[in-house]
Amino acid sequence: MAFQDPSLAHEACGSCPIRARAVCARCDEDELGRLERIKSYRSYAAGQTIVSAGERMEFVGSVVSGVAALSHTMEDGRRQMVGLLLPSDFAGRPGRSRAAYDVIAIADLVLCCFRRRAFEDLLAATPNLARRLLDMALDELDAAREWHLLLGRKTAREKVASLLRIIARRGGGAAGPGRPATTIDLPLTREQMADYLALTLETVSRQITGLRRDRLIAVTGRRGVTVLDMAGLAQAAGEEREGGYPV
Amino acid sequence: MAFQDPSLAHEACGSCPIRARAVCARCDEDELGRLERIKSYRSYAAGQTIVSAGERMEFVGSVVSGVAALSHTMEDGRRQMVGLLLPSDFAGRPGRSRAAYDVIAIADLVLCCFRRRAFEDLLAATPNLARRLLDMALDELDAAREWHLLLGRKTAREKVASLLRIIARRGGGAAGPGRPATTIDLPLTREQMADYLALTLETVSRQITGLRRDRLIAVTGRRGVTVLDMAGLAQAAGEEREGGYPV
DNA sequence: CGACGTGTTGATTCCTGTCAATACTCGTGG
DNA sequence: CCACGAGTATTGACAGGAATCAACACGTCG
Repeated sequence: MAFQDPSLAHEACGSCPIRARAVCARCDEDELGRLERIKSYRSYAAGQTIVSAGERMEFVGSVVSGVAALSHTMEDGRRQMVGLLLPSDFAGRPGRSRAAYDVIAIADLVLCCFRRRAFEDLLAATPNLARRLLDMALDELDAAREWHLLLGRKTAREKVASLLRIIARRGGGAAGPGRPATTIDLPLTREQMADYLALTLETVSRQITGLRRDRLIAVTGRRGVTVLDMAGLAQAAGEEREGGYPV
Repeated sequence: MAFQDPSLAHEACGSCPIRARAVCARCDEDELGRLERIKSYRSYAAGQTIVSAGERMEFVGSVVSGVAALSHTMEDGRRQMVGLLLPSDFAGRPGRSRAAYDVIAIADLVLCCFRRRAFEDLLAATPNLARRLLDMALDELDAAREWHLLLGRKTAREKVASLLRIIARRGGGAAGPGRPATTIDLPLTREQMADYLALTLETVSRQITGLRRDRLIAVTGRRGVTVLDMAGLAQAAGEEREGGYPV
């Protein structure tokens, strides 16, 4: 069960950590006020299910902190994670009242929720909100298509290396061309990595061992990973370009 | 090279076959008029490359007829189709001037193109356009995530059966619960199916043979496929539900 | 210290990819 | 109308990578 977090219940949007990147990023003070009136915070512990596929979901919202996963489960138990929600990412879909996937908190999670119907009304009346949501959806779509290549054509080693690079980039923060070693704190267990990469947890483990043996990474404990050779990891990931295309 | 198709150059939006489902679906007469002023048609022959990844693309647009594919190619030649554009689907991304993927005409194609900058301006000023594009992007995102499950967790047989079902549903048209046999005209070669499903063309061929042997489909010539047993095909596709969740 | 969840490693199997040969389609031209 | 040929599709033999099944180790917490 989700519970209202009293410490966050009246947090002002102005000092919100995800203000600059969330769905509200383009909103002005006035629009923000309207959002504030329909928002509430919900907290979930790691492992909690937020909604299951097919259930009604009467809110949409942004991840303030923590990590959530979207995943599909087939009748026979096969599972595929189809998305990872990090802070500022948006959960739920305007115009649809039932969840298309299971949404699970992977790390302790705080969601900034908006009542769905009220949000939809606001969306129709607020171009800044709609435009931001469009840009976010298009970014997600690009990321999802990028993932197709990984799922369809990359080897197990390339998949694991790719995931480590993605996490290193988004979580590492301080990683730059001048910093050869980046330490990251994996938000995922081996099983969750396997769900995301469409591998088994054994294969993930073997590939991590392989990357460690090749001195591309160092592992400390279950969660700590230090990237020793970012260029080598990029090569192991089968990445063609470092940065993508210029705009 | 694309060429302007004189027969379509002045087609009125009112009688456009994709009027009801394309990005302009929500636009009123006035808005349609503004779109009409910045639009032009382009035709491409099957096999033609519309843009390559990284190239500038000075227009966005809707598929009027035909089929196009979005695909990624890795340096070593591995390829993955990441999207299929059918009539009414939208190509290109507002806010980005370079293509993220190769866009290739798979069947003779007609595009209704809008100059990119002009379209972006119109998008900012036309909530009906923005909202429709948002809905389309969210639909695409759902479809892309559905595809993750297929790419990551389905067997070769399930992949091929899934694709046939998708094409049967979108292309067959007349297929209903009362019609047990549906004939479809595959818009894709075996190789293209393989690119889309992340298989090899040999494996696709073997699976089609297997489905044929099991009397789920019949094959006539290179492109003709008749679905003999839709329920059996659904089962072979590993689909859990027939229709998805209610709204 | 002991136990359970998590992670690692090993042996084996099986699906799909690879390489290779053959058959089929369909358009072209004799 | 049929023969030809290039592209496309099917089929076969074999190899390889990841899944599966099965122990075992680690480490975190009671």
